[in-house]
Amino acid sequence: VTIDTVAEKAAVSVATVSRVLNNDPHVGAKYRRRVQQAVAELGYRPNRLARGLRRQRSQSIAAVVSDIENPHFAEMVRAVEDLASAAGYRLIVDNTDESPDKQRRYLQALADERVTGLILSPTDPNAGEISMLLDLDIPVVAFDRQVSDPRADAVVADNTRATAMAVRLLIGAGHRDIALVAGRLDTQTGAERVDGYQMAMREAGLAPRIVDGDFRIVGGQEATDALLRDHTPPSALIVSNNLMTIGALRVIRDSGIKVPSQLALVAVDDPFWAEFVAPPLTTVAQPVRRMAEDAVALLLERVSGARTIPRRSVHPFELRIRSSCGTRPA
Amino acid sequence: VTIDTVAEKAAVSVATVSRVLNNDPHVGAKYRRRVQQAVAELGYRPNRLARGLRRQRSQSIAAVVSDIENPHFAEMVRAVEDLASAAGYRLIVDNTDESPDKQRRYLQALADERVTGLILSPTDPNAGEISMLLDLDIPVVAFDRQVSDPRADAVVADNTRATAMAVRLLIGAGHRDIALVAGRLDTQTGAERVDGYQMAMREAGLAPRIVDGDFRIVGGQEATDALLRDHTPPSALIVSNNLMTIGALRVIRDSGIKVPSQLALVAVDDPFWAEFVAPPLTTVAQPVRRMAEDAVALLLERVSGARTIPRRSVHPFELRIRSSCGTRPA
DNA sequence: CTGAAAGCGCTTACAG
DNA sequence: CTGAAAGCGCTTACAG
Repeated sequence: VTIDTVAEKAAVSVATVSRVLNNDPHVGAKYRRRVQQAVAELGYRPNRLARGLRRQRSQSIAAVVSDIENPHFAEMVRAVEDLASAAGYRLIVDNTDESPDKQRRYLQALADERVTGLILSPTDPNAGEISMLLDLDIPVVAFDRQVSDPRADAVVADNTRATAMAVRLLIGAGHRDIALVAGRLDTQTGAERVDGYQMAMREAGLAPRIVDGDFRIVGGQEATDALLRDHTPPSALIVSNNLMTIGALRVIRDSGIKVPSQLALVAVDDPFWAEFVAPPLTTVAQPVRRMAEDAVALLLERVSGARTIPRRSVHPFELRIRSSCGTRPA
Repeated sequence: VTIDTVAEKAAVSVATVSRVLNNDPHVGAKYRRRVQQAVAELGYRPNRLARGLRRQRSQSIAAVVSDIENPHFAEMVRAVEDLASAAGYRLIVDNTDESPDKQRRYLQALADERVTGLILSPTDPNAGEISMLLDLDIPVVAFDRQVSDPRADAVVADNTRATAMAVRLLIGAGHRDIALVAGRLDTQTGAERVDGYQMAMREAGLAPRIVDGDFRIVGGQEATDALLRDHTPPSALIVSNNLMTIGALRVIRDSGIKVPSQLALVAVDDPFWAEFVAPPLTTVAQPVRRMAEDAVALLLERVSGARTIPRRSVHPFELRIRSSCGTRPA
C-alpha cells in the first residue's frame, strides 16, 4: 500500500495525499478528510526511504561518540534519543573509539545517507568530513569538545573550572601535594582539565604533579599505580574522567590504601555508580542530560532554519561532595 | 556527483557502474578498471537513500532495548555496533523504556524505513509488529527474552540456572534464609530467575522469600528496604539484575548493615562497576558480548539467506565470586 | 558481457 | 485549491 493506493481510494491525486501527509495548509477540508480516512482505513505508512530520497534528507540524526559503554556517553545518547524520537527523528549511533580513521568513515557514511544532523564528540576536531557535512547543509553540533570549523555549534562543559574546583576543595581540606591523573592532552577536554588544575595549583603556590592516564581504565590504573609507588606519594588525587577513576579504584583497593585518610580522592564525571563505590566518591559532575538537551535544541533550531549563526554554550560543572575527599558535606 | 557523472567519465552505462559498485562478477576487466578509476577520481559515493529505495531495504540494523543507560544494554549495543558497522550496516538505537506502546511505535518506524534486520529485547513479546516485520522479510532476533512469533531467532541466557547457582552458593556458605529481590514477573527473564530461585530453594527444603523490585533502581531499593526492616531479616540476598542491585546497595549503605557478615549478597549481572563497590560483588554474569555477537551472526545468516530455519541459542551464566557473598574464592 | 529503460515511492515546482 | 508530470539516484530484469 503506497501513496497511489491512498490517492485512488480517496479519489484525489497523489500530490494532494502528499500535501495532507505533510500538513500543507492549502488543502480543502473536504479533500483533507477524504485523504485522512483513506490513510486510516488502509493503514498507510509513508515509505521513509522514498521520502528521504526525494528530500535529499533522511529523517534521522546521529550521535557520534567515542564509546557508548562509557556511562557519560550512554547518558548523553539516551537523552538525545528521547528528544530526537519525540521530534520524529531516528537515532543512529557511531562509536569512534577515539580513532580519527573511524570518525572519518562514520562521518562519510552520515553524508552518504543524508542524515538530518549530528551531534559529534570529536576525536579529530579538524577532520575535513566535518566541513563536508556542513557544506551539505547538515548541521553539526560539537559535544564536549569543539571542532575547528566555525560553522558548527558547540555544547561544552567548563572543564577548566572543574579541576580548579577540585583543587580548591582539596586545598581547603589541608592538602598540598595534590596529583592529577590526566587524560589525553591532545583533546580539548583533557587539556582544559589540566589547565584548570595547573592554574589552581599555581595560584596556591603549589607544584603541579601530573601523570597521563589516556582517559581509559588501564591508563588510570597505571597512572595511579605510578603515583602511589613513588617514595613520596601524593596526599590527594584528582582523576579527570570516570573510566580512569575505575582504574584508580582498582589500584587503591589492591594496594590497601585507605581513602580518604591516606589518600583523598576527587573524580571528574559523576557516573551513577559513584555513590556506591567504597568510599562514595566526591565528584565534579557535568550536567550531561542538560547538555544533551541543549545539543538537540541547537540542532533542531538549525534544521528549522530558526537560527543561522553558530552558537556555543558552556555548561558549569557541579561539585558533589561525598566522602572520598575527606571533607564532610556542609 | 552521481552515478551518471561516473558513467559519463568512464564512458560506460550507469548499469555497468552499478555492477562494478556491487561487485557483480560479470563485468569485463577493462570496464571495471575504467569505472574504478572514475569513481576514485571523482570521489564518488553512492547515495544510500537511493540505493535503499530501489532495493526496498536500508543498509541498517536496529537494536531495540529498554534502556541504553543500563550497562547491560550499553555493552550489548556496543558489540552490535562493532559488528554491524564491520559488515557495512549502520546502527539505529531505540529505547522502549519497557513501554509496549513505545515498542510498537519503534517497530513500526523500523518497518517504515525498511531496516535490514533488528535485534530486539522485547517489552511486549506478542506485539503484532514483530510479525509484520517478519512478513516483510525483515529478520528479528530476540535478545534476552524470546518473542512469540516462532519465525524469530533468539539469543537468551540460562536465567533459571543463574539464580539456582546463586542459591546453591549461598546454601554452601551456610545460609538458610535467602531472599530474592525479583524483577518483573511478566518478563521471561524475571520469571525464569524466580523459577530458578524457587527450584533451588525447594530442592534444599527451604522456604522461598520473594519481593518484587521491578528491575529498576528504585524498586530494588524499596524491596531491599522492606526485607531489611522485617523483624526477621534474611541472612542472604540475591538481587536479580544490576539496576536493582544499585538500589539495594543504597539501602544497605544507609542502614549500616555489614556485607557479607550481616547480609550476604549475590547479584545477577556483572556490570563493570561490580568489583569496585563496597564490598566487591559476587555475581552471576551473562556473557553479554558473546551473546551480542551471536545475535548479529544469526541476523546476518538470515540476511544472506544462509539459514532459513529459526534458531534459539542459550548461553550459560558464569559465577564470579568476589567478597559480597562471604565465600572466599577457591 | 553491456546498455536502454523501467521503476522503487515519494515531493514539489508548474500550470490551471 | 488541485493535479499532471518530472525527478530524486539508484538497481535490475530484459534484450542484444
